[in-house]
Amino acid sequence: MGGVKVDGRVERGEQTRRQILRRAAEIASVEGLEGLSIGRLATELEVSKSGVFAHFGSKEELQLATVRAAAKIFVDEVVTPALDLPPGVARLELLLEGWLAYSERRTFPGGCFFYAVQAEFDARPGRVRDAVAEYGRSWNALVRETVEGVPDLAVDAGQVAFELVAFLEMANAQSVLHDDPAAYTRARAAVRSCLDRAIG
Amino acid sequence: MGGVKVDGRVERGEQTRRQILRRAAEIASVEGLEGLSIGRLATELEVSKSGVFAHFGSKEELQLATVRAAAKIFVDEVVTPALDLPPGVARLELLLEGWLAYSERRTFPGGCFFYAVQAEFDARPGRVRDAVAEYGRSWNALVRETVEGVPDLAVDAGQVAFELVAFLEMANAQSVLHDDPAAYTRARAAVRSCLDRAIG
DNA sequence: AATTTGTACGAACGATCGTACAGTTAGTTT
DNA sequence: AAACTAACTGTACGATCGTTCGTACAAATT
Repeated sequence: MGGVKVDGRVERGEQTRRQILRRAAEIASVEGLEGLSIGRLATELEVSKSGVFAHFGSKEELQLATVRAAAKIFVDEVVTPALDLPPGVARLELLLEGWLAYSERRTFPGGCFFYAVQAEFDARPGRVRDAVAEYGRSWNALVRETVEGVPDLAVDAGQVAFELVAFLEMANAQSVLHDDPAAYTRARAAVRSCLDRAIG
Repeated sequence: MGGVKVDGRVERGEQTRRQILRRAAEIASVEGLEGLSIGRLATELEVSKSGVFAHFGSKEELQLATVRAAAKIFVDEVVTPALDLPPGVARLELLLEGWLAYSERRTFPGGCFFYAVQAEFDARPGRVRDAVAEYGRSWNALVRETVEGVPDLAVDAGQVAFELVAFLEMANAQSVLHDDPAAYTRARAAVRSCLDRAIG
C-alpha cells in the first residue's frame, strides 16, 4: 500500500497549478478576484497565458479555484490549530488570536483574503459569490459553535460571535487601509472585554 | 447681489454630471470603482462614451468625483441630521441609528458605498485610495468625537468608537452578503449594550 | 450679426481582456 | 522503438477598455 506510481507529468502540472493559485490568491487579496487577470498571472509567473488558462478552462473556474486555495491556507493557519484544543475558553481564544495573527502577519499581502473578496462579491450574483458566502457562513458558524463550547455562558452565543467577528474584520480593515497596527491592539482589547463579559 | 448669471450650457452640463455621478456611485457600490467602466456608464445613461469621458478627463478623476459625490450623499443622510442635535447621548444614538438606516434602506444598491470601496482600495497605492482613506479617517474621528461629547464616559472614547463602527460595518457586510436583515438587529443590540456599558 | 465658449458626439487608436485551437515537448505505456 | 498522452506554447479572434481627436451645435459674449 501507499507509494502509488505517479505520473511525473501530472505531478509537475499539479505543482504548476499550486504555484498559479498561490500567486492568484496573493494578487486577489490586493486587487480583487476581478482585478486578477490571466495574462498578468502568466507574465508574473513567466509561463504562457494559454498555459495558465488551460489549467482552469475559464476565468470563473480560476476564481473559484483561487477561493478554495485561499480557504485551505486559512483553515491550516487559523482553524486547525484551534481545533487541536478541546472545546472551551482556550480554544476560543486561540481561534480569535490566531485570526488576528493571520491578518497581522499578512499571510496574504492585502490582508485577509476573505475580507477582500466578500466585499467585492457581496452584491453580485454568480457562483463565485455563492462560494464566498458559503465560506463566510462556515466561519460564522465555527465562531458561534466555539463560543457555545465555553461553559457557563452568560449571553447569547450568536450575538457574541457577531461582535467578535466584527472586531476581527474591523482590525483587518483599519490596519490595511490606514497602515495602522494599533487597530489590532484595539481589537484585542475589544475581544478581551467581550469575552470577560460573556464568561463572567 | 445673489442671482449670479446662469449659463444654460454650464447648468445643463452640471446636471448631466450629477446624473453620471449618481449612477456611477450606484454601480460602484455593487461592482466597485474599477468595475465601473466609462463605456458601460455611457450605455446605461444613453449618452456617448466620449461625452462621459469629457466631463472628467480620466478614469481616475471619474473615480475621485464619484467618491466625493457619494460622500456628499452620506453626509446629507447620516452626518447632518445628527449634527442638528446638541452633543450628547441623543446625538450619538442618532448618528449610529442613522448609519444603520442608511445602510439598511440601500441608499446605494450594494450597501454602504464606503465599505465597498474601502475594501477595494485598501491595499493599493494611488489618489483614489488616499481619498477613500481620508474619508474613513473623518468618519472615525466624527464617531470618536461624538462619543467624547457624551457626559460621564466610563471608558476610552477611541476604543468605544472602534467597537461601534465595527458593529455597523459588520451589519452592512453580513446583510448584503447573506441577504439577511437580522444582521441589523444584531448590530443594534451590540450598539445598545456597548452604549449602556460606556455610559453606565 | 459675428465670434467665442462649452457640451456632446462619432470614429478611431493601441492595449488588454477572456477564449479557441493547432502544434510542440516530454514522460508513460506498449 | 513506436504509439500515446498530458502539460504547455504560439498565434489569433472578437470584445472591451481608457483615451484622443476633429466636428457639430447651442448658448453667451461682443
